[in-house]
Amino acid sequence: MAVNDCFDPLKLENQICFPLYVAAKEVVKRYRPLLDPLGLTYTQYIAMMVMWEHKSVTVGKLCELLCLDTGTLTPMLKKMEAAGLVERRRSKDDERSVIVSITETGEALRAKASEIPARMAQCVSLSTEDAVKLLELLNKIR
Amino acid sequence: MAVNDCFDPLKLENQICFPLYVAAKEVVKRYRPLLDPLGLTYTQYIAMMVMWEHKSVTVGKLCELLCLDTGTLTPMLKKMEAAGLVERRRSKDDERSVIVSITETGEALRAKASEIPARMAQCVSLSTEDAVKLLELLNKIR
DNA sequence: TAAAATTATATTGCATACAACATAAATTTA
DNA sequence: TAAATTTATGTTGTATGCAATATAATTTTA
Repeated sequence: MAVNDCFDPLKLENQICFPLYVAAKEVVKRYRPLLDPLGLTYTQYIAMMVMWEHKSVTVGKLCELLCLDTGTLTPMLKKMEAAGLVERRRSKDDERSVIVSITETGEALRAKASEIPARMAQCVSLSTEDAVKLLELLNKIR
Repeated sequence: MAVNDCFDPLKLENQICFPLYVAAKEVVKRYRPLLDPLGLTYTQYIAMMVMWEHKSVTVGKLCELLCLDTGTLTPMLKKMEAAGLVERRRSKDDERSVIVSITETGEALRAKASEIPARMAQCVSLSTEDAVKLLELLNKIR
């Protein structure tokens, strides 16, 4: 190996974060054909997951659970409200809070989404063991 | 465990892609304080890595190496050209191609960036072994 | 309790991201 | 070689994503 070929930490191929960045985008992209028929984007999909589970949450809680900013969520929740999936109203207890609640339409969408996890699992094809290991490593990063 | 608590594939906590999506965003966010002083975003930083290594590449090659679309790269490259980091010119051989070349200013930025990989490594703190395993798993996904 | 600090959302501005489409140049084909 | 196809890049439209800032309501503090 020539001297100049020594490990260069500024080479793209020597990065650890870049493959993570690419893989995340790739996975979101692979959701698209599955989510398009439901009229959902990936971000809206994970928001719906929270709504299906909790039925009703504040914007702040949603931000926390989805690791997203209000600058991202507020406009998106307005779109989802316009689409009839959720409702937004100020809390009576605390007028600062906005409570997001799932609608009948939103609940109904769950049935259509039920196939998605299995189809994605097939698409990503990690063994259970690998998936567990990956989660462990991703947690170490955070 | 109650019957209703059975594994629900539509629960956010049972997702494998969501932690990946969150970790990728988290890592990019952690680059920010290191890249701000250089006037680079993360995406511009990985583009500069390619430029530091190759000096001169077509837009198409850059798209391929960075796994990005022309819709993302073209406007960004224009900004980087405006910042004096690169130059863009049509190829003489093939007028369809645009060649992106690094400038002196772009080369000079490399010195300022040299500390970043080590500082990020400290920030992310994965052992070499874990990093190798993570790369392997991310490659399995793709 | 009135002022200061905190909290919860919303807004603004900037930077991606990518699908879909457009366009010009080069290549292939009939 | 003229037409059809392919290739390389650019443009448009939509959807994030987040920092910084703004605002209104609540809580804390002097």
